[in-house]
Amino acid sequence: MTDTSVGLPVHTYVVLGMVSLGARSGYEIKQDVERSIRFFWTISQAQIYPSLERLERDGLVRGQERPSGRRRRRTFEITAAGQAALRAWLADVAPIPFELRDVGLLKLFFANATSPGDAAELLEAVRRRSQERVATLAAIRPAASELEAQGNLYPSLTLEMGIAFHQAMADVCADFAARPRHHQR
Amino acid sequence: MTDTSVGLPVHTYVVLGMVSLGARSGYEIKQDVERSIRFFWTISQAQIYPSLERLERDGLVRGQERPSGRRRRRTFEITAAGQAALRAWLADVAPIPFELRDVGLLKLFFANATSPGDAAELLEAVRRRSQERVATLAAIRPAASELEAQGNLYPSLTLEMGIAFHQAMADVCADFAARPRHHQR
DNA sequence: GGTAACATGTAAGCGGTTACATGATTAG
DNA sequence: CTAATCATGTAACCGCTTACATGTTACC
Repeated sequence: MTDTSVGLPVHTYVVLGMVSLGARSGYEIKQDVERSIRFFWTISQAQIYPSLERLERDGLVRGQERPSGRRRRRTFEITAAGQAALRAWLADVAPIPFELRDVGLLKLFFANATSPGDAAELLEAVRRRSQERVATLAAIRPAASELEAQGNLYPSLTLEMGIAFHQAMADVCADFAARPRHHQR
Repeated sequence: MTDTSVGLPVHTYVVLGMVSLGARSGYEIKQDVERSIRFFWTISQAQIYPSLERLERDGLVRGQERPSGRRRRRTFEITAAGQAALRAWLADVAPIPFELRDVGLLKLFFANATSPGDAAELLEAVRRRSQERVATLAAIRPAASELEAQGNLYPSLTLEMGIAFHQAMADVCADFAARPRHHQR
């Protein structure tokens, strides 16, 4: 129970997961994160290299030195123990932290303190932001479909989730804006 | 341009906003935050009291000592300058940071690494979590309606946004789970 | 008389980011 | 030759949370 599999910080599993999906270098991991999970998780480059070292020490990934010139370079593969640790983490369903920090909704919540004009502008800005997010995410669909064709449906699922909730937010904004004289008592 | 109105950290505006909506003590501010904006913003008690002092120093709120016994106690009101600062912050629509950190979506993204059974369980856990959130938020509707009756429609708006958001996520989960043999190639 | 709710405050620590520093390789 | 991209690493800092500390008031 007190084994390593459930005790690591989340970003470590992100790194492990990306290696399991084929990312080899720290650099590739960072890129894959930006391409695939950025809208619900971020990780900074400064976290990745220490994570990889930690994973290597624990035997969850295997590193290989591939220096070029005087420059250090390493590639990584997941080990059997790593696969097991990842599965154990995925199986641990208990507490699923969800954290949203949205200055847009925050401002909207307080919008009664400002003029109807500024409030309407704010509402439109929030709507537009979500609508743009929908477009950005929809543009990634081909990449997700490719993975889907290879038998991995989950990246498509999380992508559709992002599209759906941003669309839902945009719709609520539009509905509210369309309400007659919503800015007056 | 370099005035105080746009340069304060976000949590300061949260405190200011809550005071403007009628919260008097630091304690009340914390409670109101938990009741109204918790699903898109959190603030810890330890941030509130320094924020209030800062706001008082800047003349955005006015504090009044109301000690009880040896215990310090203060109540606060927003000043005209505070109203102006809040409006200025609300009017500044430029960059609206939206930050989501969701371990549920993260695990789902990597779910192909585990067994179909565990993946299905995970999906169901994420769906249930959102469905529960919908119920929790829907329970707040009466309180929001009260504010709406007083002419402030925005708390209702952000509440409906949260409900729509989580309902959309739950729906995508349910759709995916209903797809025939989604766990096989 | 005890417990819960009201109420304020501080200190330590952590998780994370930004910025800096370095160097190789490829494309134009 | 130079800019962009590939690639790795460290140090400083900061926002925020947890935990601790303390005392009051109301209710059962």
